[in-house]
Amino acid sequence: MRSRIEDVAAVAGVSIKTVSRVLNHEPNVRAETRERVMAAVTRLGYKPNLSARSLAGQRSYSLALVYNNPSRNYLMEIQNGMLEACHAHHYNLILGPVGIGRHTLPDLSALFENSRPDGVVLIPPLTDDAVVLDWLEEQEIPYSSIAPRDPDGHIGVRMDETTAVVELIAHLVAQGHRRIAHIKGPRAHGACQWRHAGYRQALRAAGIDYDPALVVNGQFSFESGITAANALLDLPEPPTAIFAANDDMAAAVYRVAGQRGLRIPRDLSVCGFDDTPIAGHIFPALTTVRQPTSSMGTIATEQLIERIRAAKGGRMVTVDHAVLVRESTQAPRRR
Amino acid sequence: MRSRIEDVAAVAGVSIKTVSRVLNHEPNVRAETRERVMAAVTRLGYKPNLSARSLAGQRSYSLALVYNNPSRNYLMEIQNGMLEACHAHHYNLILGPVGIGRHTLPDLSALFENSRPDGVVLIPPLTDDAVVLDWLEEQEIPYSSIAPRDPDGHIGVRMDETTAVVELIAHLVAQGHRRIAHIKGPRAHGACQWRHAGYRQALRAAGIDYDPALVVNGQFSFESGITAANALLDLPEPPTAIFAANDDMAAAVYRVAGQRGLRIPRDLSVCGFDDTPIAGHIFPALTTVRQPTSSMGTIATEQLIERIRAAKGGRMVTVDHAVLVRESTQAPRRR
DNA sequence: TTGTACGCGTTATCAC
DNA sequence: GTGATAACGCGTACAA
Repeated sequence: MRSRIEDVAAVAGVSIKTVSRVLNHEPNVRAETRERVMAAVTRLGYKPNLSARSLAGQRSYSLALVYNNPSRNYLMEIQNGMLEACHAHHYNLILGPVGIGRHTLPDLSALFENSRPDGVVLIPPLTDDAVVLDWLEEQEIPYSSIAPRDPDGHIGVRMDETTAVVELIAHLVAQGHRRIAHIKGPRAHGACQWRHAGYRQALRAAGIDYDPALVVNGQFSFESGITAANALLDLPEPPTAIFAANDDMAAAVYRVAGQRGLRIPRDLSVCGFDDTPIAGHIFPALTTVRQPTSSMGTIATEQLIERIRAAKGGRMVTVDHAVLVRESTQAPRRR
Repeated sequence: MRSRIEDVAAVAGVSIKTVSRVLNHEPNVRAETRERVMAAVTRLGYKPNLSARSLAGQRSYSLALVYNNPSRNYLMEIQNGMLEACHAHHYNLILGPVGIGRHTLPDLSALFENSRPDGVVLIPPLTDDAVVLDWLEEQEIPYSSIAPRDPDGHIGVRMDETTAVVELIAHLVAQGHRRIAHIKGPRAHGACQWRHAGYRQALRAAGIDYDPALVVNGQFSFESGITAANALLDLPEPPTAIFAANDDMAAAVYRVAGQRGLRIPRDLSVCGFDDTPIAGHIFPALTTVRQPTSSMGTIATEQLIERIRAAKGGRMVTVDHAVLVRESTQAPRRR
């Protein structure tokens, strides 16, 4: 049978409460006592029982990743990042897939009734779901937001997506493009407005008029990208470059271009956002914005843990972006 | 404060043991009593406390997905499938990423010392890791295998990959291909040998001699596919069709073909295996074998749960495959 | 068929 | 700075 706290106490010659103190880094323990306890812990290979801890301590030592409908790649990256932080801080990771619309809240509360995580990490579009946020506040559940539309008053992690896009579009402009189209993301994501804002801002800076016909809606999905790309390329005067709000939609542009016999980048320049694996795998390799998604998962988790430790702990961290110029963009052909 | 089992007992006018019986579907409870208890449960919105349950019952009501280095898409699908089954059977899902080689066992045992899952689902190449299997047997931990090299004596889920590949290659042969190359998977995977076996078997059936020069090694990664594709296309007499052992490597073939100015399928037919999202997203859409990965995760989990319930429960389930003929394969050009 | 009493391995309250 | 002892909420021999 595995050793219990009581065994450790016996070996160390102290009471179980003292062992508990040492294990939980509580004050009021003599250094010498602490060492004796730690020695006993090591000698017995003692591991605290999580269930007992949770039961007595009113917390589960687990964090939930709550999501409803993100892209698989994005989710996987965030998850890996969280896993790393959870591992480092001895937390468990709980997956919290929730339904959309009116299913969100019931699913979320069911998650809490069962697993009782000590806090949650929110990813878009849930990050900005007022219903969810209100519920969490009301229940006084600590949460950390990834890419929230409004960073003020929240902890978590974000990136300056607008600036990133400004740089990306500036690259296209520098190559000589002037008819640059944009496939937007879904309205519910802050990413949608930031990336669109960056697009407009860059055009303005370049002295290019904003043409609403060159901006179409997408849903971040490959399929929505197909529709959007077709709409753009059916234009009387089609764009020479297309900036898709994420890589999946950019991949869809590749497909539509291929079907129409257009060569990228010779006949059409394409760029995306996120730098998911597909960006480097499709041919020609996609020019895009690198987002350190995995790190963002790690950071969001660390901030959450600090918030759990202290009511005012944690902050909103801004991570760096990078424009990755690859093979899918070049100067437009002369007419 | 949330209701406890004692509150339910009070409302139903029975003892807590009876409530426990009802909740755990134990026998020896009158139907009428059972109903009274259930009514009380519903009325109070009672949810058992998982920690207390685990502590008293010596089990965690959680299952672990153990993996070391699978493709992201594959992992995500399996995970989603498991999540579904876990949800349905009120289990929690624990992620168990473990290191490779000598790190595997320590990581695995650490997972158990912390989270104590009631069972684990293994995916390749861990499914066939003798060290892992021995350890699990020794610890008497129930496990379920996905695509094990040797299905006998194990429970879990598999697919007849050899037959699937035979059908896939037969399709190429029917189109007139005779120089068909194969990029193999990593040796540690059963998938590597099954797919290779199907390849050879189909050639034999078609009366085509096996040419070792047309078979190169890959690692299932995109990068390894690049190397392999280059080797194949550098051949004095290059193949007219390439069967990559998975979709990621097939995507790499697309990239290399693109770089060399070869058009798919006009100049080269390509097919893969798995039907990951990328298969439908790249241009032209990839001919591949559909594997119901998510369902396989669900099935493996269900079998595991049966094994947990009964020492001899669960079995090895074989799921159906399907060859998806899309745009990447056509008759080879005449010389 | 139903109920009592104890144990699971921690944390936390208080006294010392 | 340290230690008895009572929770924490549920499962389960054992008794009835």
